[in-house]
Amino acid sequence: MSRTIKVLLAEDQAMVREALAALLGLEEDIEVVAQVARGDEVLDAARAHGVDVALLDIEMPGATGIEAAALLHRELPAVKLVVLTTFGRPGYLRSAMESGADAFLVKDAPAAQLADAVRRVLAGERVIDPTLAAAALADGANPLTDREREILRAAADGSTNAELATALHLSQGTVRNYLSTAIQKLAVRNRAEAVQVARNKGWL
Amino acid sequence: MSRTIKVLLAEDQAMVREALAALLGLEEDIEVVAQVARGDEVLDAARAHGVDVALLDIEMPGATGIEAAALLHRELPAVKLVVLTTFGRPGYLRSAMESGADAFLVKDAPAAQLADAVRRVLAGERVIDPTLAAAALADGANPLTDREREILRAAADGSTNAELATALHLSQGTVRNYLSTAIQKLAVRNRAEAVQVARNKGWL
DNA sequence: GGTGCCGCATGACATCTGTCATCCGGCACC
DNA sequence: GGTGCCGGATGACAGATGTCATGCGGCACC
Repeated sequence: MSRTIKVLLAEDQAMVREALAALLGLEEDIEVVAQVARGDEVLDAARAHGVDVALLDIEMPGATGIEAAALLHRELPAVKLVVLTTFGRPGYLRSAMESGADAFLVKDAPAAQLADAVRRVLAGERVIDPTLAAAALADGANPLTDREREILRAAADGSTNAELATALHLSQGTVRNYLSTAIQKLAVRNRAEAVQVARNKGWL
Repeated sequence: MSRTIKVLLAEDQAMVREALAALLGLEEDIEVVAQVARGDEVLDAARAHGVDVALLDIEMPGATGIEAAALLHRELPAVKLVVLTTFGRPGYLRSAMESGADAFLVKDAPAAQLADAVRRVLAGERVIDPTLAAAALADGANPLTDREREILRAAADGSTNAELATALHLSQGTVRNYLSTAIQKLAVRNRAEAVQVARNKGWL
């Protein structure tokens, strides 16, 4: 019989993290050997405990689960990566896969899929919700340039053009031009809607 | 020795819900007898299983955990109510307590507090994070009128004044007036910021 | 019965936002 | 060496947004 699977759990909400650990603890062949609450603590913990699989939530302080995945993939390529998220945003799936993730799960899915995904990625499989995969492909890639994304992100909190201009060291007109092209690319009618759809698609 | 505490668990994300159930299942004296994923299924489930404590997430389809709490409090006053949420928004705490909640927990808190809160509400105690309670008191009550809140909520997705006017059967000028007063009450400079702070405080 | 708040409305005004045409330098690709 | 995209900028214009004064009817509270 093979030894247990060593799992690292990265999730910022303590209650959810410990609950997921309890859930995985019920499995005979799985052991949660490390828990972290921040994205920037993932690499050290993975190194220290020699984990087989890392379970990464996307929304975390320090670094997102996707950033952590990219780092792990580069530094510890043997570690299998399961990305876990509240939001089934196509853009998230896309960037998770591009960062080297082996599985992508949404928290809406039944709990049984979690242990299942851990075992399957270790067996070399990839685990992705087919519906979400289809949506990601249908949406295509992020049409926004880096700068457009940056400015849209900055505009998301309701800042005015003047504030954005000073914050980003641009002229007010330039800010408006970028927002205008972003609005057109996203086929919406104002910046607020642009922020909305970009968020929903995971493009922000 | 007393019998086990019967708990109802209401949370829309299956993985989180089942994980929390696993966590509570580790406790000798607690038994999760019902799980629901929607706010509007809470009452029936509570009735059917004769639960002692209801654990209610706020963000749920069908009805929010706060609405569910109010309903349970009216229909089954013997059931103790624990409200659970991702967001420690002062306004949430306030309306949860006004709806008859006995405990208010954020998912950031350590998992041990969950079982602890269940036992304490059953003993007649109230369980609230003191920091959050202070914030709720410092913020004061929601300064927005019903109508202002309604219009701000409708404007949150980036709808234009014209759209809001037709949707709410108002004149465009009236829409602008309401938004203007909301903006002033919240001490911000445009509708986007107003939406932001209203959301953060739990006033939306 | 007066006072005050709410919902709703209008009109006028100033400012902010979004669009468009046009320009420049840099860089990649054929 | 031409073509095209990106980052950055200007100026002009139309339309959307925010402010303010003012008015009305309804309702609650003293």
